[in-house]
Amino acid sequence: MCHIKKRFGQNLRTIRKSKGFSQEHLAYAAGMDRSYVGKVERGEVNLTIEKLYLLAKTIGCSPKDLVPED
Amino acid sequence: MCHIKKRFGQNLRTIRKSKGFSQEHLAYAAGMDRSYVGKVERGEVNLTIEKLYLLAKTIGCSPKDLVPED
DNA sequence: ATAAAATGGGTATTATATGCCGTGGACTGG
DNA sequence: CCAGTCCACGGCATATAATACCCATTTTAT
Repeated sequence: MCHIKKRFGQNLRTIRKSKGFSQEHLAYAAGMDRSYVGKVERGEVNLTIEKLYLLAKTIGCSPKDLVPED
Repeated sequence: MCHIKKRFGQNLRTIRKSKGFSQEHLAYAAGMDRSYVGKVERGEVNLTIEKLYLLAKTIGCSPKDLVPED
């Protein structure tokens, strides 16, 4: 329930760093707020699937890569 | 952008039917409203990842199975 | 043909996702 | 020491997701 957001955020952070993005660069490229990306990575927000897709597309990975199993 | 919700809904509907659930059964088992499940399947709502997980768990599939590629 | 089940689709209210502003801390290079 | 980058974190306003009703239509089964 709660760990879902956390694990999603961990996935995002790992992939974002592996692609050489800063939070702010990613946020800017995705047209979203820098503080919001931080909250997503910290697992503080329950984001919508459209944001999920936007982040995946911007970061250059599959949406499935961000979604934890189980 | 927009087709994302539609394709998600199509995936949900396909898997739900393959598992022998009606919208109403699924909604009841997941503790949500029947009409909401219908709207999700028709791609009318931009659901959050917690709803995504709840639906996947209830229907007995992986969250990744509901999320379209690309 | 008729009843029952399943779904579509509307509307109104409440909860919350998201954007926008700021502050401060850790770290780096000049 | 100072300027710049990156990030954690918080408050607040607003757009929108979540929820709970309702009724009409289609589909299925008898």
